[in-house]
Amino acid sequence: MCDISENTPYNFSVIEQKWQEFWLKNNSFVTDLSGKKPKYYVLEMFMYPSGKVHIGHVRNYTIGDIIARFKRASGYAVLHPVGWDAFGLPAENAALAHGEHPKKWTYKNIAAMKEQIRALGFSYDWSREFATCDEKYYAFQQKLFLAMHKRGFIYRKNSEVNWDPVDSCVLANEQVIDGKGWRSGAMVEKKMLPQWFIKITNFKKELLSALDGLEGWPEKVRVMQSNWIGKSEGCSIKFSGDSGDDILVFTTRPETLFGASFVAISPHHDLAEKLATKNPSVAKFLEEFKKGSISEEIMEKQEKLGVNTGITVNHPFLPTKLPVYVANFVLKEYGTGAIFGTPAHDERDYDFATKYGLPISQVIDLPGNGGNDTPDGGSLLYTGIDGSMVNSDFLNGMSVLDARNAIIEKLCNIGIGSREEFYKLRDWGVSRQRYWGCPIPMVHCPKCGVVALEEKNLPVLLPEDVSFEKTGNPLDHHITWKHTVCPLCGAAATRETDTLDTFVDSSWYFLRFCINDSESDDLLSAEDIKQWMPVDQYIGGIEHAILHLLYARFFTRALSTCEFIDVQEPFENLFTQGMVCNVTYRRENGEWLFPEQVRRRESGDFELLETGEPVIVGRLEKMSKSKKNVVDPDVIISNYGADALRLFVISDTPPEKDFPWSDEGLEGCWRFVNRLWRLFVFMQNCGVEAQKCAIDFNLEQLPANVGELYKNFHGFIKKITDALENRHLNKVVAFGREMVNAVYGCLDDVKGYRNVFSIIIRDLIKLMAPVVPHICEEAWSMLGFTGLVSSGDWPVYDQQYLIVSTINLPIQVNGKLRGSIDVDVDDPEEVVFEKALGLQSVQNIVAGKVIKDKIFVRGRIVNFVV
RNA sequence: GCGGACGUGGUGGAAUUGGUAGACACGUCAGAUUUAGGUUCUGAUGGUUAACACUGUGGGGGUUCGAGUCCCUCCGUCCGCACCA
Repeated sequence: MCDISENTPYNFSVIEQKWQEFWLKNNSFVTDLSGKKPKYYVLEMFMYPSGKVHIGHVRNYTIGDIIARFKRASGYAVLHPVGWDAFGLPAENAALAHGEHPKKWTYKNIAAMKEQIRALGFSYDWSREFATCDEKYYAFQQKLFLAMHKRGFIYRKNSEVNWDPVDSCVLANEQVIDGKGWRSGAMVEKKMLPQWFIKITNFKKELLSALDGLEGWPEKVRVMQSNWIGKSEGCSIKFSGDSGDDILVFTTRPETLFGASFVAISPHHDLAEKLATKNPSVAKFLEEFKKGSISEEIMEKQEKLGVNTGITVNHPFLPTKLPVYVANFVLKEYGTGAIFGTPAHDERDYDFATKYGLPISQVIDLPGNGGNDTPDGGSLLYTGIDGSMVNSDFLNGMSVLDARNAIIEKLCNIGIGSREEFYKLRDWGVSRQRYWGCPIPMVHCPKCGVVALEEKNLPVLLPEDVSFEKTGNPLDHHITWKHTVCPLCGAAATRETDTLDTFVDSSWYFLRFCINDSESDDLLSAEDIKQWMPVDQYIGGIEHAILHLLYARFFTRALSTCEFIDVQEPFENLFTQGMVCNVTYRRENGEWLFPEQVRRRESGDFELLETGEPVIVGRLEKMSKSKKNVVDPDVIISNYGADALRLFVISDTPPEKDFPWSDEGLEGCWRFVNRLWRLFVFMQNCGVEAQKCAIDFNLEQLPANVGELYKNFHGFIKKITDALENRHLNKVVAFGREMVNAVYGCLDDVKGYRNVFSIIIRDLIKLMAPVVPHICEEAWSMLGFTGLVSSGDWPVYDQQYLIVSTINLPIQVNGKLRGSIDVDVDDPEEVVFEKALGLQSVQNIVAGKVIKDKIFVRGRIVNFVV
């Protein structure tokens, strides 16, 4: 009966479903609120309910679930919630395409995706599930908006939108394709509209400096956020104008001031507009600039162009007058919208000066250049900061950095300069001219202007009886919804019809998950939030490195300022997983092909099944419908089971790296699940069971291989535990396989030592359970263990078994491996040397030569130098 | 252009952080089982070689008894930012 190879098919579909239902029915993963255990909050970025779970989700949530299960077993009270980022444009697109109401579409998708997610056996606390389009959630968001408004975080200003002149509606960026409206195909225009903004810039300093403290974040993400916030330190300088028009410029290189040969202002600069009224060539330039600037792609590659305004400004320290240009490369949005140009030490200024024949005068001499020769053989451009100042009056001879300080001090003293910090970060525009979003709780009163609602006027619910027949925002042409009264004067007023950017919804959802009482209306109970925040492990894609993660950091700070919560940083540790990729196939005309349309030829290239024409095999690309390289999780689950899929998406490739899908790899994981099953059945047949788990054996008296296995097992516990702690999930799988292979190697001894193997199998099940929970739960119950392995504790290793007494020591001669010897780790140096010299392979080289040096590193190596 | 990461078998990747390179898989090959295919079990598998041996972590150089790991340099790939003064 005890034959491992006997046919014991694993009926994964029945067993997986059985445990999924059991866990759900018994609330097996409801959050532990006893307060007796330390907390651990593990969160995966929540899902947009597009209707279909894709493999990328599976990988993301599998990583999270493994961590959640591991931490739960390791004695933590784990909060592992699930929810839906449910507002957004695709729901409205569906309404346009199929006439289905966005709400209906959204909740239908959530229901469908929930089924898919449940089929993967994730250990969620489903009692905390919500969607951001739930009335309770967005109503509370309106409350937060009003509180932030009271604190001065919210304001309104004119801002550009994409305007479709045919459909006469605002388009989201993703609805603009090649500069044209996605439906009408009309050229999209930029149009100014008054819109709502959140002052994220209030926290620019904190958001930047706190990045240093986020040690649990990938360096890459921190760098990206830091660049996005984009701090630069410098100095603003006022150039006095002859015509009374002073120009304030910003520079990070004030020390190059003596090399200035022109001043340039942005075409959007106020002065440019003013000069255009008097100067036809400026007017013409501005007009052309506006024409050309519509498309951003053109902007990017644009050559530097400018126009001389005819006016001049005075150099602060020299009797020189500098010409003032309007130049297309000067940004209005950055600094003061004006610069001084130092062609010898700035690439852009150099290009510009060369084009318009402006003087190029050197003020920094390269170290060792010893005079005023041009650096790097003729080119006058040097943008480095090594070297010393020349041609610069009182700065001459100073280092660049000394000169910088000296000139800033001087400029400050004479009252025309000041130290400044500028940031690239802009305020966050949150208005969307859309229906399916959180209504902005503001009204427009003809008498009082724009008025914020009071808390008692909340919630402002979305009307359900809307029509998508007209273009534009349905809230705008709803018959009654818009009309209300002004909370200040009581007069008839209209509601704001813009809704909030969905990034607002996702900026505080992790706080909502902390609320213990799902019936509560207080979605930010300070006590609950204190109990769970910050998120201990956040997991999601690198694509959210900037926007979502920065907004969430900002929101947490803003809500602290508004005294809702007392946390500064929401995510203690961040893990960014790689994308799931797959090969792509294309015809020679570029058309994408499904893998099943393609056949491999004998020669190794590929051809189209239908016609036999050659097929181009593309490189691995992120799975996407358009490239026809997607796989459907549902199909995989029904063919191979959830455990095999979970195992596969974390196998082989480190989770932070892109994952190459392969059908063979998946099959390998499926085979491993079956191999596990055969092992469990074999053990059961051999009488291995829970009741025999007693350490009633003497390790010394066991057969060598069984004793060795038992000791090695403690090594596996350590290796797997460490790999889980470090998120090296690919290694967790590799070590798990090694461990199973090791047990397979001792099957002949199982019957004789059921007690030893009962302990080994018990811990093996525990160790594998986070990755393949269904089969482990089944084995746990099958072998008579009580309770659930999912709620059991993590095995601990015994340090004494990790200490090895004898090892196989490598022997080198001149750093080259020549053999190895078995020694006792405690053997004295001389004994080891003697034994090592006894090796024939060592003698072959050493014989007749003088040994100059003998290296011995205990437990590591022996090296003879001859 | 600037910034960051990386480069190991046919493939994905290991390597206790300076100490036996290639763990664990995928693939391939062979043997056993099977009517056969599949599954399963066992073994082999960096390259050259009949073998001894030699060689091998993108190229070149260096430090060291010893380098995939540290330093310099060149090349290549990927990612981010991009007229940010």
